[in-house]
Amino acid sequence: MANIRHALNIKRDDDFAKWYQEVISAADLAEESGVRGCMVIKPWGYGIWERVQRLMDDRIKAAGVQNTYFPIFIPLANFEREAEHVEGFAKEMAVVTHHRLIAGGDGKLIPDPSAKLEEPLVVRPTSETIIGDAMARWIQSWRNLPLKINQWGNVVRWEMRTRMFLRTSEFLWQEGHTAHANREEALEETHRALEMYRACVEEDLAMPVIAGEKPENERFPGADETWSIEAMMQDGKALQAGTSHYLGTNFATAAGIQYQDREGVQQHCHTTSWGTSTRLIGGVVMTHGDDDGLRVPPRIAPHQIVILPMLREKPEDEAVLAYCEELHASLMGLSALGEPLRILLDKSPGKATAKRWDWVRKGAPIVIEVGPRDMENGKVAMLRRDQLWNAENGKPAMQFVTREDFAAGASALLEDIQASLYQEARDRRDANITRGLTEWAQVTEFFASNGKFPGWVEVQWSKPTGAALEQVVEQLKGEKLTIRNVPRDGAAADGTCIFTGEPAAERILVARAY
RNA sequence: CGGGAAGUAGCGCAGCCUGGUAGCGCAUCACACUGGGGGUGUGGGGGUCGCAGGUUCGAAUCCUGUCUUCCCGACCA
Repeated sequence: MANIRHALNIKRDDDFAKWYQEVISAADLAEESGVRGCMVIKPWGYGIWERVQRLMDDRIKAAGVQNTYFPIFIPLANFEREAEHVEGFAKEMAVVTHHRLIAGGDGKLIPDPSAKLEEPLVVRPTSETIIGDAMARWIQSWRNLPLKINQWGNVVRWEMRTRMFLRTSEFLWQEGHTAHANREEALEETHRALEMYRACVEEDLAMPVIAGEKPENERFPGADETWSIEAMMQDGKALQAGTSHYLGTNFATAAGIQYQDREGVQQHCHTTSWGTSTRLIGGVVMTHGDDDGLRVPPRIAPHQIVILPMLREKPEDEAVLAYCEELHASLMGLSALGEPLRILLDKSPGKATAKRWDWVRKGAPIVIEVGPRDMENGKVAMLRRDQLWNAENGKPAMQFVTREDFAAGASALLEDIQASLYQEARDRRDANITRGLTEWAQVTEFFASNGKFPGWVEVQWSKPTGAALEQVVEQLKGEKLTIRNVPRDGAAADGTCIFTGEPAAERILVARAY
């Protein structure tokens, strides 16, 4: 095996947290803003988010959910109506208390004491309460149901400790909110959204997930049931990639969301809410990134193919450029993965070799280089991001193919890259879920002896509640472990509870988590 | 929010202890050479040392405060 000179300075094995930050910087996804916990999302990072948005939004609309927009400011009183909800979010809410600044001396501006708000406004941490108000106005009759709305926006949660994309003070997301006539329909919607997330994240982001229900202690504040999709990162930790909540009649009762049924009787609605955020980008980084930077799955890549003409400020440059333009034009009419190809002919000044490594770090699925000799031979030099290296000589695994062959195979190639990235992640995930541990000591031993990348364990438990559950949570916390979820598609329990020794009720995934 | 570390050119860092007007590598710019691949050489540009006070004849350096980042906890998408 020849020595490979990787495009990053830090390897995943050396320091996963540092590697993660390096990828975000080297792939030009985002940077710190100078405001605590807030990031600037740069064009490549935002381009990926726009792709995620587009694909998710299509799925949302296909389910008959309509987009809306609600205010970023929510009256404080809204939060006081649902006890669990306010308790869950009170500690991390940003509050607007003034509406004017005045000179405070020394050129400083201070909030004008005379411009204090009668009622402080909360910068939304989530919109259940204000959307609940609207639902209460919009819903009168059973004919208004179900009501299914979504919004794309930003929310603020004053986190104590932040990490780019994974936990920022402000983040971008979508939040779906629906109201239904009864429990059955609301639960159906809860599961529909969960399944939509599973499909989108697995098929579009190529990120394998396990869908399941969160235990009682991990529920969204104010929810009767919380479901999640959980993804395994390359360091073996779990990332909650999306959540879907059945809110029962809790928020309907608090906000007065009622309808007259067919018999003319007033009934409370059953509501749901579900969300995914820019955290997904962090998941993509930690799922598909490697020691050369990011690898963006073709479906969410802003540019799937980047063409780099090797210009040398020589007379033949013009012909090389023309050759690339022809290639670009010949690809423009093609589709892959159900959409027109997204191709960039990168004519920006600079050495092609330097630009190549930039695109490798950014993770463009396919990089095409064209020099004078390629042109003479009617060929292109192709680099597949997911198969970057020739292990024998330690050099980039460049393939030389005719322009026509490349165009003919481009669509299939992108589909193959999409599938390969998914399969690679899925194989890794499956290889790192350990089953069959029946005693707590085995669990602690497992996580103690598996070094940096321990993975997850699936164990059986008796589904304790209340104080008994608290004890289990404390026990897990001692090992920095959490219950991720009860896999929706998991096998039935057939043993005893690893915590209590009682007959088991279900199987749970236990892992360290982000 | 508790404990620890750090902030000096776009990035990575030295200088700070023992105060005397800022340096290295990469990147960048110019020119030349090179030309199937992250090239070489020469020359140049860029920083009021996070911010605000204080001590001092003089502060990147000492003191205080503050903001931001990273790591470990508690909290959480």
